[in-house]
Amino acid sequence: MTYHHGDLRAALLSQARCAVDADGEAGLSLRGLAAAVGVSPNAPYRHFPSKEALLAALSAQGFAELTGRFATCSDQVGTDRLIGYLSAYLGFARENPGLYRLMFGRSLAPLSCDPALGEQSQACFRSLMSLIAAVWDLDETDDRVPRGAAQVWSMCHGAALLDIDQAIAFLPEDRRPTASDLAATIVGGLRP
Amino acid sequence: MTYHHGDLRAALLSQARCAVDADGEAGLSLRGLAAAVGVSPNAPYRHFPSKEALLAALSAQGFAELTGRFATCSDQVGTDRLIGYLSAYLGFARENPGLYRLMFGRSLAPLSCDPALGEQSQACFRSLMSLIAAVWDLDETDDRVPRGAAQVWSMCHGAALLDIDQAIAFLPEDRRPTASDLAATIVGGLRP
DNA sequence: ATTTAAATGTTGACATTGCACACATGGTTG
DNA sequence: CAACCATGTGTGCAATGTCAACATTTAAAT
Repeated sequence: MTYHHGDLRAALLSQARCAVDADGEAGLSLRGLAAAVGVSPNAPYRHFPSKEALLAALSAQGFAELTGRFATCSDQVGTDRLIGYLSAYLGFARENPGLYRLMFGRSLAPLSCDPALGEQSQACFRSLMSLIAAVWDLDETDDRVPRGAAQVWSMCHGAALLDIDQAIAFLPEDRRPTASDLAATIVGGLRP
Repeated sequence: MTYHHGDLRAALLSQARCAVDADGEAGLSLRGLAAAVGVSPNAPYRHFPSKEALLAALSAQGFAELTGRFATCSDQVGTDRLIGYLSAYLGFARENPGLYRLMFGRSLAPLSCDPALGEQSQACFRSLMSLIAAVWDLDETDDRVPRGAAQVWSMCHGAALLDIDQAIAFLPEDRRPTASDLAATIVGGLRP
C-alpha cells in the first residue's frame, strides 16, 4: 500500500455507510473508520473538517440516491407513479435503515456543515413536488403543490420509521402500512 | 445543601429535559447534568445504571405526557376528536422538540434499558387506537384499528418533524401541514 | 530537470466523556 | 448506641474528537 491511499474520501464514506447500517449512528467513530480503512486516526481530517461534516456528506449521498430512485418511476403515470414513489421511499428506508435514520435523525446542524446536503435534500423534495404536480395535473408553481408534497412526505416518513424502528415492534409486520395503503389513503382518505 | 440531595433522580430528569430541548441530544453529558444539579460526576449512577437508561426514562416520561394530552381530548367526538388528537400531537412536538426527537430518534436500544419505556409507548399507541376505533365506530379488537392507527401516527410523526426540523425549512411555515390539513386528508384523502 | 509548493498521511498530545472501582456519609432500624 | 444500607464522593481508565507539528508524496513552476 502506498503512502497515499488513492481515494480516502470515498473509502471513508463507503465504510461509514456500512458501519452506520450495521451498528447505527451511535457505534460509529471517526477513529474506527480510519482504522477500518487502514489509515491513521487523523487522516480523515484531510478530507472532512469534522465528524459532523463526514456525516453530512453521507447524508447528502443518501438524498441523492433517494432522488435517483424517484427518477426511475418518473415514466409511470397517475396512481401507478404515486405508488412507485412510495415504494421507492419505503424500500430505500428498509434497505438502508442506518443511513435513513442519519438523514432524518438530526436537525439543522449538518446543513451548515455541508451546503451540498441542503442542495440534495431540496432536490429530493422538488422531485416529490413534481410527482404531486403531475398526479394532480397542476402547475409546478401552484401553492397547493408544496403543501401536498409535505403531507405525502409526512406519511412516507412516518411509515418508513414504523417499518425500521422497533419502537413499535409490537405491531405485527403484516399490519404495518404498505405503499399501496398509503396511496389509497392519499387518493381517497383513510377508511375502515 | 445537605449531603443527600433529596430527590436527585427527579432533578436529573428535569435538568435533562431542559438540556435536551436547549442543546439537543448531542450536547447532553451525564457529567454536565450532574454539575448543573450540583452533585459529583458519578452520583447519577446511583439512580440510573447508564446514560442510556436515563434517556430511556426521560423518553418514557415524554410518552406519558403525550398520552395525557390525548386524554384531554377524549370527551370530544367525531372529527373534532380527531383534530384534537392531531393538535395535541403537533403541539407536544413543537413545544418539546428535543424531547420529541429523543423519543423517536433512537431504535430499540433504550427499550431493553427500561421496560417502562416500552409500556408507555405502547400505552400511547393504544390511546391512538381507541381514537380510531371511536371515530370509525369499530370494535377495539378489529384488525383495521391498528392499521389505521399506524397510518395516522405516520402522518403525525412526519408532520411533526417537518415542523421541528430545519431540514425542510425552505418550506415556508404557512405551507406546512396543520392539524386540520391532516384531518381532512384522513377523512377524505389528499386533494388539490 | 530541479526546485518548490500543495496535498495528503502520521505522530503526539489534550480535553471530554461514560463508566468502574473503592471509600465517605448519614438517615434508619435493631 | 450500633449496624446497615442507600446515597454521594474521588480516583482512575479507555475511548473519542480534535489540534498542532512533522513527514512524504505528487504536481506545478521555473
